[in-house]
Amino acid sequence: MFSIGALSKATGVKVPTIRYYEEIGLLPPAGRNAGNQRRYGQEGLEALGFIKHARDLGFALEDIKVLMALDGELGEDCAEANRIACAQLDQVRARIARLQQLASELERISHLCDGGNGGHCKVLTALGDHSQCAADHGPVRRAD
Amino acid sequence: MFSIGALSKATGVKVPTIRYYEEIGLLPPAGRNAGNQRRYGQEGLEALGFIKHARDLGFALEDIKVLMALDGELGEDCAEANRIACAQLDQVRARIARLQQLASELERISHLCDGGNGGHCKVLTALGDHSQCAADHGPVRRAD
DNA sequence: CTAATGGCTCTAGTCACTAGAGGTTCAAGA
DNA sequence: TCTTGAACCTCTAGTGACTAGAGCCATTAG
Repeated sequence: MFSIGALSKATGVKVPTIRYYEEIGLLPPAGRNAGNQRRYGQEGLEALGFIKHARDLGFALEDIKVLMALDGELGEDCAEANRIACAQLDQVRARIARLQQLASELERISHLCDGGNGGHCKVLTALGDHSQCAADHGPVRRAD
Repeated sequence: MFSIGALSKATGVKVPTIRYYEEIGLLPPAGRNAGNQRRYGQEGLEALGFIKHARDLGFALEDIKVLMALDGELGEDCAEANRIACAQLDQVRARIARLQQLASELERISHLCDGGNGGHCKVLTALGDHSQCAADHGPVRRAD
């Protein structure tokens, strides 16, 4: 039996995150000991390990919910799981392509700097003027 | 003079987003007409264009605030602007590297599917078991 | 027995928006 | 001039996936 802290250490998922996963129904409610503290067994460890790995691969919690439901089904639906994985792969590839365009645009911009402080900063000008862009990059949002 | 809707069309930034930028102090408060509606001039158009382009390049709003402050300074600090642009470039490159590892891992996983429904789904097994991973990929979060 | 550590719940904050309610103003046509 | 409908206003709440903090209770090592 693990406490929530032990489970956290074993999986690398932070304690508040584990509670959050339970709250949103991604993890089944943990059993409690006499003092109302959560206790986990092997299946809790496996479930959280699955979530952790899938999150590391960039799956959304909603997708993970679907995958976990599949996992419990009789004759697990491999085709559906594979469809989700492929969709994720497509997304990752699209993101890579977009980021590569951005990288080249940023490279171009940062090469404009002549190191000096006189007159107009060309980096700032380039950042303000989309018409100077080589490629037509779309929007990109934060991520790691 | 532009209304907020005209500015939105001219820049491709949605109306509520423009109001949001004003609210958080990224855009200076717009002047108002007799009926309390926002009116923008050329400098409003340019400021929002700068923000839009920088956002498209993946800069955080906080970074954009700093860049815009630099833009207004006497003898714009090109070195600082360049530093921010390079930091952004580094982040983009790191993200690309991470995503490429993920893509190969996802590819490996999705090739495990034999199309059938009998027995255990190997895709689900692979998703649950980090130890099968070729590369040691870190976490990745949502983005476009 | 006591002190430190770890656990509990609840609320609120993050980022960059987006959606909706409910009301006001504008511009164009009759 | 009146009316209609689009565009505008403010305010609140929701998104995803957490993270931080307050204030209290439980467990465990010495």
